[in-house]
Amino acid sequence: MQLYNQHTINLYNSLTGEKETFKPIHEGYVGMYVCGPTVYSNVHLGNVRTFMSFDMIFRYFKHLGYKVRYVRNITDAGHLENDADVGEDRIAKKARLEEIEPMEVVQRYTVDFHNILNTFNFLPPSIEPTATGHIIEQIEIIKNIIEKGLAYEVNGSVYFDVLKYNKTKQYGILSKRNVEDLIHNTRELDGQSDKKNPQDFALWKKAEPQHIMRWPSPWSDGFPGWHLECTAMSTKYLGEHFDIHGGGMDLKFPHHECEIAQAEACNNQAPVNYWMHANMLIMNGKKMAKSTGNFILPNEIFSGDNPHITKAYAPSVARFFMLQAHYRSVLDFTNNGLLASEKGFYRLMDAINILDELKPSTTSTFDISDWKQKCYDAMNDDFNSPMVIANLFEAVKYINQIKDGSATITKEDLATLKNTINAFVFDILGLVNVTKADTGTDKLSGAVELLIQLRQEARANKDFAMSDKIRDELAAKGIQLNDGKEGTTFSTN
RNA sequence: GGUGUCGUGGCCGAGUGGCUAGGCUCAGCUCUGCAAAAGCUGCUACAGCGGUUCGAAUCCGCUCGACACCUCCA
Repeated sequence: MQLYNQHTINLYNSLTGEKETFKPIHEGYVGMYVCGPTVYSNVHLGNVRTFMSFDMIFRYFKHLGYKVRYVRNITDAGHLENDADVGEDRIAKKARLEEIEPMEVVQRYTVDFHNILNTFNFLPPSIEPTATGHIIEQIEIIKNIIEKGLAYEVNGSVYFDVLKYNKTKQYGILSKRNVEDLIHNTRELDGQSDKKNPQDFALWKKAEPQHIMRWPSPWSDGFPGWHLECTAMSTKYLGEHFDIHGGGMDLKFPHHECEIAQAEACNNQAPVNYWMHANMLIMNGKKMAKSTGNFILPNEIFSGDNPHITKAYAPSVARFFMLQAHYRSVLDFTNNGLLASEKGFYRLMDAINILDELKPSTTSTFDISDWKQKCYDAMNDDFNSPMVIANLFEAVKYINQIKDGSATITKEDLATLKNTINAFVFDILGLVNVTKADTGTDKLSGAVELLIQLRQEARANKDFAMSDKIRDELAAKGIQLNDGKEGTTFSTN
């Protein structure tokens, strides 16, 4: 029997604004689509957080035994600088500025994106399709929508007719906006003269003569509108109606709203059962923005080379930090927050690393099955990773107590504890067991072991001046000695 | 201005109509030659103002504030 039969997931559906019981369309299978990055620059740390949330969700579904098809696209064309369908293609602009081919831009930042995600120990999605690889599919969708009378062509560009769509369907169903408000609140922008109404959005844009990224179509040589690619790719790989669509909160409007409209227009049914939105990452209480300098690149976390942080942090520390907040909460990225998480993270790892040393007893002083259930309950409640972590620290305390001899555990419970903690920490949260001593090579640890031995001899001889000198000099070099009942270990920081 | 997400203790961050989140910090104790580590104990909270209720930080209304989208930087 699969675990998913024992665990009911309640997840927050942005479409209804409520937590709902997750029921897959096909039992045992989950189809999940997440809007991926536009690869025109280094991946934004906020984007990383969003993808990390869905990585954790992907991992949990897999853990429960679901067969998951997780599709996360790469936007390598069609995303204009301005979401109102004016301005330059972001990738084309970058290519022009750097005097390289647009596909070189795409390649460079796709590689960067994958490197960063690998460093953070992400699982690769099941399919990672690109917008430029699905131009034909996008053109077919446009044809379909034109046939339905919900799109119109002007000067080689094709626009979705929002007002007409709204007569029979509900544009704004996701973002809880009504079209009347949109009409009143839309600013007049230059370059929108082709549209019947400012609310309309582009399905196809005719390329200007100097525009390099262009494909032939029935309407013009041009490129697809930004929103269309996700409809094309999600439909192709997950069907006209699938389980979960995710993305950052910033994509809710207009991007996801437009996706719903396009898909409904095309297939006469709502495309998605559950919409999930990850909240924003801010830094030091403010929006992250390159222009104000309130900004950090993922790589700079690992190197420490950024004025907003005081030291380098291991990727798992940053991952742990982010997972200590719920995915639907705004998270404030601060150096102090990272420092606190780092301490907690290593405490968790230290406890896991002594699991194999624990001696079983005939009784347990801790209810392991209850604890295990609490871990699952936390994940089942809208993927509450902070609650999972709180439960993990309950186990940390217990493990340390067993080691100290103030608590006991049976052989069976110890096995359950190990299995459960490994499942949650490594499989589901996706953390990597990096101990503070991991940076040490065999040569280093051999040398330190020797010093530990010399210190023990000095202590035995009551030569505390020497023993303290060894301890303090090592500490000054970043090597900390930890005296325990069964000898001394060391860790580096 | 509209829409959405929020507003919790020294800091970060969960959660619930009446009962311990957790992490970090801090204080005391145990252990230690002294420390560190670990363990134990302690500390303090629910933006403000109304309302519903036997009881609200948890529900409702208003106010103030934050963040995001609607307007380039995810």
